[in-house]
Amino acid sequence: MKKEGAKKETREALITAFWKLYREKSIEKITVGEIAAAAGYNRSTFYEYFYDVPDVLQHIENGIVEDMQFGIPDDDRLPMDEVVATFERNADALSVLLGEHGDFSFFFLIRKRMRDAFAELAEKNGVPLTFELQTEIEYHVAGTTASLLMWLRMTDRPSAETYLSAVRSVNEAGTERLLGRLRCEG
Amino acid sequence: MKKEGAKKETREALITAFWKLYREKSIEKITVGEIAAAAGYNRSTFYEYFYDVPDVLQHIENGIVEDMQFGIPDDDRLPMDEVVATFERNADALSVLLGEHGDFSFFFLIRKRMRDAFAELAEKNGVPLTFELQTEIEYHVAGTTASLLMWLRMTDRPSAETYLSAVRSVNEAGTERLLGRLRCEG
DNA sequence: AATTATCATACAACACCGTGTCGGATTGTA
DNA sequence: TACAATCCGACACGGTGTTGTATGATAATT
Repeated sequence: MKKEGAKKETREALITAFWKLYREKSIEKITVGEIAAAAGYNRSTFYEYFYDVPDVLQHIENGIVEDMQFGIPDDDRLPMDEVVATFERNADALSVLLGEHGDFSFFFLIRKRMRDAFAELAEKNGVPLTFELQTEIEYHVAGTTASLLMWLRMTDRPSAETYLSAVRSVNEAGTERLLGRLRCEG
Repeated sequence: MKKEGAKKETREALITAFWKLYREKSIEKITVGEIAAAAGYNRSTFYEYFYDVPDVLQHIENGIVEDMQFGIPDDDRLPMDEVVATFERNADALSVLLGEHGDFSFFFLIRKRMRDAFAELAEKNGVPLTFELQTEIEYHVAGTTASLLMWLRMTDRPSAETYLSAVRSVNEAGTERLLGRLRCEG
């Protein structure tokens, strides 16, 4: 065979090529030919490794999802440190995947994972998932994801500790006094 | 000419046809031919009215954006009623546009609009936009959008008042005690 | 050690489908 | 009858996904 074990290498090359393109433009505008050319292979070779263009993204996303464990700890504090850590570990990929021309369904998947962790906990403890509780979970998950992403995408982002203390204070105080804070400096 | 004033009618028919398809599948899988056929026209006719498939969506989105005014009132309460009203008015469209195979960039646009309203207020009052404040705004905007959408997409959704009271209590209390609530019923 | 079968890898060629753009056909209005 | 608004058929082009083939590496057989 042609240099056995090249399979992994070629695959990696294609993924890298895809990623380079995906940073710059949305997935619909990326062609199989482009990816193959950028990786230095024939267009047909691409089909030996992937089903189509979105399939490449799928594999990348799976890798990230596997790395993300949204376990909920035993004390009563929200597991922010862990969430922040997994996001930071995949910062580069996530800021593209969850960015302007990212993957909306991946965004939903991530949030669903987080939401489900809370829902499972409620079920385990026999706490009914009322509309009020659902609203609170949804609010928390979305707020966390979005603020986390904002932080990740800052060019000179402050330390993880700074971010953590910022969300913690929001979690503790709520956002009801937000307008007040925007109106006067004190 | 062929029935003068048909232009508007045809346009509407094409939009309706597009929308019917868009409810079911993501935009990349919708072809010009499908839209035209569903509307009862020749494929070429489509190009008399729209540039391409995403262009149809663009026009729909513009209509919604125009309807959305995120003004901030003079008192210190968050302008939730108004936001809820505009979302409810466009419920059908929004639950698709912001759904699983919706438009990620539209999602960003909506949130940017809301965020900017807060940022402008801060600037007007000379309040520096610190990292902490940015985090809080981002958290609030994302939380609001997501919980609102969750509510909109419920098959038997409770009244707007019920939703409003739920978010208000989250805004006031914060989500720090969320885990506690999930662990014991009291 | 030479032979042969087999397989992994890559590629070229092909038929197919959707795109976007012509020029021309149709039909209501004047 | 002439004009113009509206619509359509036909075209060239580019991307897709598949099929068949060439090449070289491995391994079993003699």
